[in-house]
Order: sequence, then C-alpha cells, then structure tokens
Amino acid sequence: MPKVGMEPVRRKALVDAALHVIGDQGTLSVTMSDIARQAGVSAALAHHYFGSKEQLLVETVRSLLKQLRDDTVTELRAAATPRDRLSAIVRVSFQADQFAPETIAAWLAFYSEAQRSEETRRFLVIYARRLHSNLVANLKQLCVADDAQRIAEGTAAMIDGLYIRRALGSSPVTAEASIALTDDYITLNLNACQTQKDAA
Amino acid sequence: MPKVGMEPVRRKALVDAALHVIGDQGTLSVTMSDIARQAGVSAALAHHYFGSKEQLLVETVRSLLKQLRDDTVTELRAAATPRDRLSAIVRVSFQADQFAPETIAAWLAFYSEAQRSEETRRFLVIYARRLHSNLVANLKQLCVADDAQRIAEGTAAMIDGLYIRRALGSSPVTAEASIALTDDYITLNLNACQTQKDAA
DNA sequence: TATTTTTGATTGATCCATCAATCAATAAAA
DNA sequence: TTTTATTGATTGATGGATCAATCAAAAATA
Repeated sequence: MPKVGMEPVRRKALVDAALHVIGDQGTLSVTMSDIARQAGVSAALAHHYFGSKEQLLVETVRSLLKQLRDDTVTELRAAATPRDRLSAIVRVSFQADQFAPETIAAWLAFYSEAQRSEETRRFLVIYARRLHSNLVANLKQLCVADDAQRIAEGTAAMIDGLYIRRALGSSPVTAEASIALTDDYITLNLNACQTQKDAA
Repeated sequence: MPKVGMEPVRRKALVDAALHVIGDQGTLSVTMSDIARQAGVSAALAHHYFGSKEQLLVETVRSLLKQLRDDTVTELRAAATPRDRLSAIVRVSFQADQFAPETIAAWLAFYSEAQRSEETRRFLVIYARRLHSNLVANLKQLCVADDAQRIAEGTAAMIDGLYIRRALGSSPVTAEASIALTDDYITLNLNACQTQKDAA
C-alpha cells in the first residue's frame, strides 16, 4: 500500500480530521489518536508529519482562516458597489460551512486556546484585523472616516456575537436572520450618517 | 486550626480560586491541584467538598452567573424609565469586574465547555435568556413586539461580540466605547421604529 | 471539672487511566 | 539497496480520584 508522495495527502487529511474532531468534541483537548483515527491513520504518523500536536493545531487554525479568506475573496469579486461589498462580507461570515455547528465549535475552541498559544492568538488577530479593514475600506466610501471606524467595530462585534450565540444553540438564529440583523445594522448607521450630512 | 463550620468558607474559597485560575490560564484544563493551591488547601479537600472536578466547575459558572444577576438587579433598581433600564442592562455587562480580562477568559472557557457539559450549557442558556427577556420587556414599552424581539437579539449579540473581541485583546475596545456602541445601536433602532410609526 | 467519645477538617500517599511522544521494525516503491 | 510510508509497542509524565490516617474541636459522660 505505501505509495510515494503521500505527505501532502496525509497532511491535508489530518488537518481536516482535526477540524472535524475538534468541532465535534468542542475542545482542543482531543487526542492525537482521535484525530488520527478520523483520518484513518495511526497516531504515530500524525506525529511523523507534524512533529507535535501543537503544530498540527496551528496548521488547523491556519486552514480555517484560509478557507474564510478564500470565500471572502470570491464573494467580493462578484460585488460591484461598496454597499454590495459590505453585504458580501457579512454574507460570507454566515455561509453554510462557516456557520455549521462544528465549525463554530472549533472557532470557539481556538478563541479559548488563544489565551495560551501566542501563535493561535496571532492568527485570530489577523482574522479580526482583516475583517475590520475590509469593512472600513468600503464604509469609508459611504461615510466619513470616523463613522467608518465605529460602524466597522459594531458590525464585527455583531458578527462575532451572533456566532457565539449560535454556538450555545439557544436562540434560534438562522443564517438568514443573522445576515438580516447585521445588514440592517449597517443600513441603519449609513442612513444616520446621511441624515447628519443633509442637515449640515 | 481545624475549626468546625469550615465548609461554607472552603467552598467559597475554592470556587473563587477556580475562577481565578481558570481566568488566568484561560482554560478549564486547570488541575484540581492548581485550584486547591490557589485556595490554600489540598486537592483532596476540594474533592471532599465537591465530589468531582466537574461539580466544582459547575458551581463556578453558577457563581459567575449569580454575580452578574446581582449586579443587574442593583442597577435596574436605580433606573426609572424603560430607556434608562435598557442602558443599565448594557452598562452592567461592561462593568469593571465583568470586563476584566480574567473574567472574560473564564466566560470564554465555559462557553467552550458548554459543548460538552449539559449542565454548563443549561446555565449559559439561562444567562442568554435572561438577558434577552430583560431587554424585550423594556423594549416592548418603546416599540412594537416584533421590533422588540429583533432589537433584543441584535443587542445581545453585540454585547457578546464585544466581549469576545476584547478577549483577543486586539482591538482597543474600552468599556466606555463598548457601552457607547451598544447604546447607540439601541437608540438608532428605536428612532427608526419611531419614524416608522410617525409615517403611518 | 476532668475524661472519654464522636465528628468534622484535612492531608500524604497511592492507584489507575490517559496521552503525547519516541522508537524499532516492516513493507512497498525506486 | 536505499528511501519513503507506516505502524505497534513502549515510555514517561500527568492528573483525577480514593483512602487510610491525623488532628483538633465539641459533646457527652463521669
């Protein structure tokens, strides 16, 4: 069975497996065996390719982030106006795969891990910054810079908040409802800015 | 030293210690020894009083929630109008002790734990529900029921979101800024509702 | 009051399970 | 035969839980 060129295949399989198991159990204290079993290989092989559990986890956050970024890029390409792009950013955050319970659980676990792992925190900060600057860039074309900053902050918070509330599975927040709430927030703020400008 | 009547004292000390250590390390995988050491007793004693680590953790969430509720009750008593009460609810969430980095880290850890522990989830759901119904009760006196539900959902999400963003320590979200953002959200929505009513 | 009994408080030592990590061995390709 | 892929077995460390044993205060008894 041992075929040459397995490395990239195994690495991907293991990262995907890690995401799956972490999302499923909702914690990073999953074992290497759990992950390896899910990937259909031995725990030893996971160590062989990643060196340590820590490293495998880092690669896993990285992949989560990459997926989000790729989705965003795709959606943004299809949007013409700044206002459309804002909606696109919001929409991506609540897209099917991002909003799946296991994915959210995984994000949550990594947020918690960020308290300890410098590297994990770095990745999550990058995500936060990217979201923020994406929002600001488009908002600036619709209102003054100060407002753009403020609205971006609020929008990002709302997105993250809707995530965490869904993680609890308490309130019946569907993806559509979440998108609507966030989009309304943006609209409401932009209108207010406009009114302000008209008055002047 | 062994005096009778230590039980309540120890229980409180251990719960406080748990909160402290969990907030500090940002994870529930702290050891019983860690907690016991912080409380100045042996790990065995912690087991003696709580039966298991699980149970000690449950008591710890409970205490976190109780503190939040007590603060809310106090603040609400001082608020006269529905609008004031809404601001009071927001203010409490970002009060000094709630917004301390260690407290947020602890909340985050428990949110993650909720994926596994039925009991922890129950507590967090209670918190979410209480926040929501507090908001709705007051919003209903200022706008129609449907809007009240929606605004409450958005407000709660924004509060939770600002929390999680602070946990990352990336964006410079002060308590004051967080309160302002959330309060503005409420004002903006209420104005929109009013405008709508005027038009009709 | 002095003495004995009981009970709550507390801990050190220990057991057992789990897990990350390592290693030596095997098997297939090149 | 050398290299790559792969694993079962093993190890060292860690941590939750248990237990027998202490110690002192309180209560009962003489």
